[in-house]
Parts: sequence; structure tokens; C-alpha cells
Amino acid sequence: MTCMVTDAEATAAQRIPLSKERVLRAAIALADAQGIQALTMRNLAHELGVEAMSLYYHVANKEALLDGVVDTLVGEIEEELGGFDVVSGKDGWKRALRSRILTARTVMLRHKWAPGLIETRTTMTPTLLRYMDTMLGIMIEGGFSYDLGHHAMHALGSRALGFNQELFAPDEGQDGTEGAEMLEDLAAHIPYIAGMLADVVHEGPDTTLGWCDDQTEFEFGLDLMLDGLERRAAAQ
Amino acid sequence: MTCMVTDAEATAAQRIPLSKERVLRAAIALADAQGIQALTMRNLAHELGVEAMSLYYHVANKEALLDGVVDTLVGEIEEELGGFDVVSGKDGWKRALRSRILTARTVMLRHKWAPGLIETRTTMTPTLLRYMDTMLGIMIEGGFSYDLGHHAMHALGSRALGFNQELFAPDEGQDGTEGAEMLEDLAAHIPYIAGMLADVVHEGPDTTLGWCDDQTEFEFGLDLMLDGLERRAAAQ
DNA sequence: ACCTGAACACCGTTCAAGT
DNA sequence: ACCTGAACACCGTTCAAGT
Repeated sequence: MTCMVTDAEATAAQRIPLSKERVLRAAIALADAQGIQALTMRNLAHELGVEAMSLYYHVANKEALLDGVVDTLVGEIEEELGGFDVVSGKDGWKRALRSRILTARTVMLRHKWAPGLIETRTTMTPTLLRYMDTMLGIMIEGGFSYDLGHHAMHALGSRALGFNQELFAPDEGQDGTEGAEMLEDLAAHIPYIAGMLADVVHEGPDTTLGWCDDQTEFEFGLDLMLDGLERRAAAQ
Repeated sequence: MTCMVTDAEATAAQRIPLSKERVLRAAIALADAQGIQALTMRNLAHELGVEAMSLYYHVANKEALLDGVVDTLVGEIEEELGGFDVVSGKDGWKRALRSRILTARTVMLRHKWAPGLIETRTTMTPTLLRYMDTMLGIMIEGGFSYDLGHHAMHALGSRALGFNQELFAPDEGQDGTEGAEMLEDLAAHIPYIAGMLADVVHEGPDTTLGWCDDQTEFEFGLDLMLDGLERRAAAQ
């Protein structure tokens, strides 16, 4: 709804010719401000003070645009990480991997739409390959066999980029009371979930849908994987 | 492209009035046959020998249709599972969970488009709640605290439904040679991945993109989680 | 109760044309 | 080299109307 740049900025922007990088940055800004569903070729062009067709001079099509967006995001993670990883000590790989992944997660938290987008992609970008290579390198230098490293990369899946797509994460707009009512109706059919809620919830019935701490859950699952890998590495 | 029902069947289908169930079954059949991108209201209506607008009498909108499709798929998993789970023995929960999840996976393998669809959903359906409840029940009856069971459900994530969305799974149409060339170009930049491929690949350079066995990788990750949960359960 | 036709407000994308 | 206007082939969806 609201324009993302002032008229002055828009005019200035028109003077600078478009570039692939500028298009990608604008795409990320647009998704941040208005959600991924607002990222259409027409909207993006409008944001850049240009006609929709002009974008096609800089990106092949929308799929290529989205690939570029993901590539840029992985670049953002690498910027955040700065230099190299300290992997000293027996479980240096574990600490290095853990802090890398939690850093990646901060980027995902800045761009909440990114996990959903990443999961639709099928093309490997160079930046992503480099990111994965560094990760694998940490494990190999930490004593993993290539075979175990290979398994580990698959097992980590999206966790390597700092997110774990939760099944059916409730809409942000949804309020707790609705969930509480539904819960009462269904308590007979889902006794264990009902029991879990009664046991785990501490903050009263109006936060029923808010009993989960994503960060805590993410770290629990991550540590489960890392501990498991540590045991497999020791056994190899 | 090819029609999914014969003319005779189409005529017969027209006689039976539409129902929500028939719409959902047709939607699944359409996605199976032509891919999820072919599942449009117009295509689906055509498949049912009806106008697009008729569908709106049975489903509120496309989102509701997709929710219904997921609900039906979870129902399919439960049919496949048949009766109850045997959870006898100290690690009965582990065996029960494992076989449940691998059964769910066979349904996902029948509908390759399903994981991608499920990850776009945000609404909890009754069938899915029941499915999750049974899963949680297996853990609680196996000695888990509600707290650990809660963590476990989050940690399992999509694995509970039998899939682990791989990051950037290459397109099915993609052939190996292209990947091999790219690999050669980038070997200098991704030494560890290059090394891994050299070490792990056995079937020659033309299967470079086919070195992963999804089922093996899925079970590796699943067992990592289950073993980790077992240790946490023992420590609680 | 169930289905339809015409129309609306969008999409991504092509092509030939402008500067 | 870079951008545009008009048009095409789609979407999901509304609304008033048919039987």
C-alpha cells in the first residue's frame, strides 16, 4: 500500500540505470515490506519506477528472479558470518557448525518469507554451493569421513540454512481464543495433545497457540542432530 | 494433456452429482497425472465435466480445496496403517514411530507433489490433528514426558509425515552431464564437495547428480532423531 | 439445491517498437 | 544498450441468473 521510496528517491533511482543487483535488492525489500505474495513483476517494476517489461532485460524470468533472491540471501548470511570459523578442539566442528547455523537463522528471522521461498527452489546457485562446501569442510576437517559428511548434509536439510519448516505453523493473524475453543471441542478426539497442552502451557488459556518457542525448539532439534552426528563420528 | 477419464466415464460422472469428496479425489488424481501446477480450478472442473464455478459450491475457495487435499492424503496414510500400533517392549515406541513414519513415506512417494504442497499449508485439519495425536500418544505411552514429547514433535517436523524436504533437490528432468560439467568448473571453489563426490560416487561421472539414495538418507536422518530422543528419554 | 455465463481484476510473458 | 506499449494466454473469484 504505502510507497517504499519517497518521490525524491524514486526520481534519483530512475537516473541510476537498472542492474540485476538493484532488481534483486528491491525484490527483497518488497518482500520484507509487503510479503512474498506482493512480489510480482508488475509490483517490483513499479517500486523501481519502471515498467514491468524492463525487468526482463536484467532477469530471464520470474524463476530466475527468485533464484537470484535466494542467492543474495545466502550472500547475506556469509556477510554476517564475516571471516573464518574457529574449529580448534576435539568438538570444534560441532561448535563451528552450531554457531554458523544459528547465524544463518538470524538472517531467516529478518526475512520471515525466506524459508517458504527457499523450499520452492530446485536450482543450485554458486553462492549456495560455496556455503554448503564450507559447512562440509568444517565436518571433514573435524574428522568426518566423506560418507558421514554426505549423510549429515542430507540429514540437516533446511536446518543448514537456519530454519526448520514447522508443519502447519498457524497463521500470524490467528488469535488464541479460537484455538482454545477448537481445542475444547476436539479434546475427546486428541487426548494426548490436550494433555500436553494442559501440562506444557503456563501462561493461561489465551496463549494456547503461543506455547511454542521457535528458537528453543529449533535448538532442541539441532542439538539432537549434532549429538547424533558426534556419536556416529566417534563410531566410524 | 491426455484426458483422465474416458468419455463413457465422463458421462457417467456427470450423472453422479458433485460432492466435496469427489472434488478432492479428482484433485489428487489430477495432481498425480499432470503435476500440482496443473491443479487449477478450471482444469479440475474440466476433469469433472463441469464448469469452474460449480466447484465453489463444494469448496469455499482454492485454499480450502488444497487444505482438503492434504486432509485426504493424511486419511490415506491412516488407511495404509490399518489398525493400532504394537508398542510392547522397552523401545516399542521407537519401533512403532519408525514404522508409522515409513508407512507415511510410502504415501508421499505415491504423490511426489504432496511434500511441496504440505509445506505451503498453515491450517490444521482435524485429520492431521488426530494423526499427530496418535504419534504423540505412542511417545507418551512409551514413557516420554509431555515436555519431551512436545519437543520431539517439533524436532521431527515434516519427518512425521514421511518426508524431509531436501534443499534444492535437482529437477527430475535434469541430466547428469550438465551437473558434471558444472562440477568441473567449480571444483576449485568447492573442494570439499568435489572431494565428497570423488569419494562417494561409484557409478561413474554420468550419474553425478544421482549419487544420493533418498530412502537411505531419509532413514539415516530419521534414526539420528529417534536415537537422540531415546537418549533424552532415558535421561529424563 | 446445484450449476452456469459473463465479467473483473489480476498474473507472467511475447513481440515489435522506440530511444 | 536499455526501456516501453499493446497484446496474449492464462489465473482465482464475484455476481446475478438459470434449472
